[in-house]
Amino acid sequence: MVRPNTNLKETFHAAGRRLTSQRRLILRVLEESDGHLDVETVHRRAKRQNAEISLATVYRALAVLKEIGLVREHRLGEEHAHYEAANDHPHYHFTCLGCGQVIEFDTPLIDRVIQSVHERHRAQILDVHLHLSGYCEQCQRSNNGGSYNDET
Amino acid sequence: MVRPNTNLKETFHAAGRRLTSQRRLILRVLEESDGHLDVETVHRRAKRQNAEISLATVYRALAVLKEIGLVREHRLGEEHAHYEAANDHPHYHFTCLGCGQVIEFDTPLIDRVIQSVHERHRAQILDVHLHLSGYCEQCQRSNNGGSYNDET
DNA sequence: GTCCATGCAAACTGTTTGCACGCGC
DNA sequence: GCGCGTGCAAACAGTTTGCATGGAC
Repeated sequence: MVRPNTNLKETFHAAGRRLTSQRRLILRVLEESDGHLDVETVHRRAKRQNAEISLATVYRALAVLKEIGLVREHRLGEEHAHYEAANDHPHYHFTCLGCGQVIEFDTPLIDRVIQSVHERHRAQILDVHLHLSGYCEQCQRSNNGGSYNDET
Repeated sequence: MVRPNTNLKETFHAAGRRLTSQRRLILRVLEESDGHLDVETVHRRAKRQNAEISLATVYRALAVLKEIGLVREHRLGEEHAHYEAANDHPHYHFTCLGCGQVIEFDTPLIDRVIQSVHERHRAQILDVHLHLSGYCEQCQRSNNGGSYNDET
């Protein structure tokens, strides 16, 4: 579901939060990206528009956006957190240990997992994290170390 | 599969590692626990047997044990890493956001997820992390903050 | 005896927080 | 104008590392 900007302010207000330029900027950075940005990258890209924005603000904004439900947090690999805009349907991730690329996928099977855990343990499931890792097609042939490049 | 201690030394040797008292101790701590210990807890329990053992050694030992395949690492919740002995079959986790308890479960559906990702993207899947969170049966009724107690 | 593993403390990284100022509402 | 949000820097927590000593093999 795509959320028209018109409602953004209301979304914040409903959560007792204010819509600031920084928060809007950070959300835009995530929406314009291919997803899975780590905090440092979000900060770097946000500074292109607002050189003054601080890392602490990025952390705080991401926490608020996550709380409101506009942003999702993932722990890919073992490393630090990654974030993406929550515009679209839920999905899961595969990380290539060779080149670092992340492949998104979705599967209806997870709903059945949730259903079965719910039935067996009577637990209420609110969040799901499924993360696969291994080697992508290319890295299987040429088992190079791979490169994880990003702009500066 | 249970691994007889007789082979332990060979397992280490095959990986070019030495079997030290500290590493054996840390492995025993994990095997005797109910699983999902964080590093601090492993250290605390290991010190009961060997008051001298350092936190750095615990970190290094866990890394080696994980590399050798005797121990599995999990990132439950958003927090720090948890470890468990890899004696038994793979399984997955549900964490209650109320009381912090962890429920283990297994499901054949994950194999099908792996299979489907493998077929669709030709990726070689080496590791799977599935983590659910929400509220357990008790915490759904009494939505208390819950308590997360552990020995000292 | 060789060399990896350990203990200690210091360094590092990602994240959080206290405080004074600024801006959304 | 009130009060939350921001920027800055300092504080923190978890984890890693350099170095001299000790123990596995």
